[in-house]
Amino acid sequence: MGVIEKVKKSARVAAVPAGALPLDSILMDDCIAAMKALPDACIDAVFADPPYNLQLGGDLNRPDGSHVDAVTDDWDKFDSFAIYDKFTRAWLKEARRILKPTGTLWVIGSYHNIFRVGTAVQDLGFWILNDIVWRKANPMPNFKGTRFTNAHETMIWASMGEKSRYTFNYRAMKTLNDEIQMRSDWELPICAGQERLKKDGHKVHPTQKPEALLYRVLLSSTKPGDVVLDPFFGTGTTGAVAKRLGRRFIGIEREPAYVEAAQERIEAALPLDESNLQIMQAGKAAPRVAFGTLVETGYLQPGTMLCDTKRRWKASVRADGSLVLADGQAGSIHKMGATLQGAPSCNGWTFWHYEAADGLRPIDAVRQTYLLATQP
Amino acid sequence: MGVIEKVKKSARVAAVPAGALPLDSILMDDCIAAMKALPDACIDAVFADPPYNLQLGGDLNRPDGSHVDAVTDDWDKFDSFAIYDKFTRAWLKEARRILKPTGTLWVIGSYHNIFRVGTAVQDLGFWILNDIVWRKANPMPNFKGTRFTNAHETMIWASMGEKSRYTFNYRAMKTLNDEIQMRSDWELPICAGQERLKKDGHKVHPTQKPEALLYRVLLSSTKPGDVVLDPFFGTGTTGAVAKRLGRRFIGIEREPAYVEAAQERIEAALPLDESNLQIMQAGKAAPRVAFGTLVETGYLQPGTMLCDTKRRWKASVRADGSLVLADGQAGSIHKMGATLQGAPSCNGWTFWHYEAADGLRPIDAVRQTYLLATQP
DNA sequence: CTAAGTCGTGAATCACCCT
DNA sequence: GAGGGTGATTCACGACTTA
Repeated sequence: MGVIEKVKKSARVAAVPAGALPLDSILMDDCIAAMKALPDACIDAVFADPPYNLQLGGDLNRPDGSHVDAVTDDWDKFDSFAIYDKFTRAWLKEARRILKPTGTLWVIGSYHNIFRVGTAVQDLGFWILNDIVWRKANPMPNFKGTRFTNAHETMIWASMGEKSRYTFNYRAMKTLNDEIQMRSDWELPICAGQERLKKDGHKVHPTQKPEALLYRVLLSSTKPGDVVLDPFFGTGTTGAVAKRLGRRFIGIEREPAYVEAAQERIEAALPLDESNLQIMQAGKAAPRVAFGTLVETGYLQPGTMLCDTKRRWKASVRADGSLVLADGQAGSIHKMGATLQGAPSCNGWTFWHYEAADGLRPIDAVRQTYLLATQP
Repeated sequence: MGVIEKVKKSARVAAVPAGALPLDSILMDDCIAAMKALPDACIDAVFADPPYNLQLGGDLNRPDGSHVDAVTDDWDKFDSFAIYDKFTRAWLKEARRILKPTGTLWVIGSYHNIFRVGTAVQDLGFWILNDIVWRKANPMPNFKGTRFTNAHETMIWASMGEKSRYTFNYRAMKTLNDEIQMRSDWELPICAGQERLKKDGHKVHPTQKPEALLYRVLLSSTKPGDVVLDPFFGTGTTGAVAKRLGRRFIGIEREPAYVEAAQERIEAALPLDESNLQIMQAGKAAPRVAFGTLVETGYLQPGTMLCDTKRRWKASVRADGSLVLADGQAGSIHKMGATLQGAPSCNGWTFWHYEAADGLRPIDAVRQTYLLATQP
């Protein structure tokens, strides 16, 4: 992985021959210029977290008098909706050109910008597949009591056109969600604690996204080995998660400070089967916990071998929370337990065990640990 | 309550003199034509559930072969985004004209249309206050397993402009939500069961909204007696809830079958009695009490010493209701609290305490005592 | 060492009346 | 209309401190 300092302006179009993409690299350049240097139809997925154009007023203080550290960076300032729209359409157009016909687009935003982005997405011919709501488990309150707590952000997921094929790993999502179809609203905590990149005690990037969000995005709509491009790379959450999930990435970021932080972070990221317990907090635990959540949040690592109490059968945990047997069969913890026993159903939580220091323990114990850690 | 069959086209503008609005009526007409007949700035809130522009390709069947009664009515077909945009801007422009400067706009939609609506709302000068996500507790599953379960709809809430005043019943919303600020995501069941209007076993309207949704909308952003207009009245959920909550309504609906169903339904709806409505206005209802009043009326004696919770700072109450510090500085309870803490502002009512028999008590407690003694 | 308490902070379009 | 004074207002979580 390396940083490509600046793409030559004179050689933008097809500067990079197909098959020789700058994979797993960060291009330090303007996003439109950098995309122009890539060939047509070479990317499987674009994830974009563009400036939101927040249009904030004066300072804001909490009831206790402390000051809110808001997003005041120059990159989020636009003089008018017209200028913002022009910018949006320009980068979307390039994203569309470099996407394969089977590729998909993800864009995240808030009410400040998402309607303008969505309109542009539709006007350019993309076909919206879902709008996904990221429900923040711990949003900042509305301190003055003037509105509803702004507790969510919106993602748009779109294919190249109405008739286009695209990747949707339905089974992976359903398994991750304990055998219930994944819905269009995802509850996840904001990026904080250990995961939040800091330098000299200050956050490196004002709007770093949680890895759990990108985990679900990439797992749902890309295949291993797919190339994911992020034109607003920031501190590289997309890259770190792509690496963990065995996807390739191309990041574009203009700010050297962000590039440096992203570089360091991605180098430290471990592909899934080697990664240690990651502190990737899940949402406020529901009464029900999906097995996939334990994997997503690092309580169980992909690759862990499970077996029944008498060690007659074995299975390996996959990244989406499914199990794979020795013969290649795969499915949920419940389904695989039932299949092996020839039973109509099976409670996977008590059937499957993992090897602990003091012997076999049911995976339900991990669920209990998770609940204890996340319940109030 | 009556149905005004058709507003004369020749007398649209100001046909209804201000003060003589067709309150608690359904106008059976095209929504733009009917709005044109209303005077400027006469409406407190507009709630709109416009056609969604769903472009379903053919019929949709469940895996068992049964038919899904989707939105296939003629009014829901638009040839292109351009036509839809034109229609959207036309009705929004009229809605804006008839809204008071202090009024607010609500629009509900799905990913098919909400981005276009939101862009139009912003372009016309409305100022978005929140986007609200209605999380459906029981959404229809995605039968084909090709996408995420579409489990929510989006509402846009906007004031007339960036600097416009508007109504937000913060206390009512907080009370409704168990004393925690109401968030921008609302979990509510879809409209089904007894509430769902049916005729001959078939639903009367394809997209009837639950009353709980309108209850929250109207309770949060209107006052008793306010006039609410719904340009896409359908089967009249807005009217039924407005009646229950002591608000006035004007509904516009073109389809005679819907008008008839709405008429019947609203006549059967029962208004809440006034005492309930009073309770829901609580908080705002409490009249402001000046600190000086408490001194004036003998609830606090001049010369009383006040301090903060940790007794770090002290001040003495003067006869005019100001505080004086040890160093001679004097001012209001708020200003002195802010000065001492070096904070931009301070709520003196909760900052300052007096010595009671059982320890320190905030001066706000004195205010409560005063209110209880003097309120009817 | 544990438990309880304190403090800091996060994509935020964040007041209103009277003169 | 601008400016100044009054007064209303926060949730969840992680890190750190104190008992």
